[in-house]
Amino acid sequence: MTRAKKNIPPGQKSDFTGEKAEWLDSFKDTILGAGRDEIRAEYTDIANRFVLRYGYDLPFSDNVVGDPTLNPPVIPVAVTEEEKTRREEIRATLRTKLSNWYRTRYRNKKANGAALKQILGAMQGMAGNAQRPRRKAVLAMYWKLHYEERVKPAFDAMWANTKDSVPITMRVSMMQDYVRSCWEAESEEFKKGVEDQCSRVHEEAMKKWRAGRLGESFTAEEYNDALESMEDVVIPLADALAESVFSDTAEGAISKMWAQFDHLGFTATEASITRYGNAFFTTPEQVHLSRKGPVFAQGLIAISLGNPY
DNA sequence: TAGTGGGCGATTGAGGTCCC
DNA sequence: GGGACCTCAATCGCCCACTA
Repeated sequence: MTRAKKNIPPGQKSDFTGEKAEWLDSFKDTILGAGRDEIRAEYTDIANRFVLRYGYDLPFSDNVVGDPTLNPPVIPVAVTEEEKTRREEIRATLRTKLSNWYRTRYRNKKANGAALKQILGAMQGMAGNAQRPRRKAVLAMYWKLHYEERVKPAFDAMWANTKDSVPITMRVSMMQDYVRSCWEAESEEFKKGVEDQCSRVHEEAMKKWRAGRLGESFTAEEYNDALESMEDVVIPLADALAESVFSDTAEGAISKMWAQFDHLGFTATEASITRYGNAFFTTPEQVHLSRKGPVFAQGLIAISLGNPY
């Protein structure tokens, strides 16, 4: 039984929808055009404008009725320290929300670029320039290792009693608070064990990362594994390159076959890449690869394996 | 050179929708 | 029905620019 499509995006709803989302969207060009040095000022500026437009008391997830400029909020001068603190906290939260909102939409890669991410990840891994591994925060390690047994039963019970009285968007922050309180209640010995594990995992990851950067040669097994994973992404990429190249222009998106767009260039490039692939791989490897995809793809795989950048 | 501030990307589990 | 995919908020480590 298939449900009727409602054209509603998956996932939880954003705090900024409707008129607010449209208004924030009007700053798109400003955000996209801002350099690293300017972006922080832009976020702050938009947060300031947001407060002037919607006030401090409108819940983030709510929208005003009608045009907010026709009935602007009345914001009296904050006379008490409490009120000043409250406003500062609202502005800080708002600024974080706004920066996340803009980054997610305009400054980060699109989430649905999973296939591209896989291709780039495989290529990075082969080239030995994968991102430096990050040390997992001790709380994150605790969460990962012990959430199910030490936190979840109690948190689930608490959430069941609370969820009808608070917005769903509170859930994550409540969970984070709860995990933190559980962590703080653990014994010093237990905490040290988790911290040690963080260090061990990070050291191990760093060891592998450094080895890759130093250009240590692959073992036969690692080479073969890498080759297999490259086939999954490079061969479809080779097909895609040969089939269609899309180009965004001011006049709108146009689609052209690369081979049609620049026939001489395409033919010369294809021949060069293919020659390189033939020279790079042994005959048995060529036979193995040719069963899986076009000869052109062998050249692309060879370039990825052969460039030590 | 050391310290600081802040942007960015990764991360977490659950909830919501869509598709098979 | 169940898995895939995407979203949410807030935190943290990393990195870089800037300042003293």
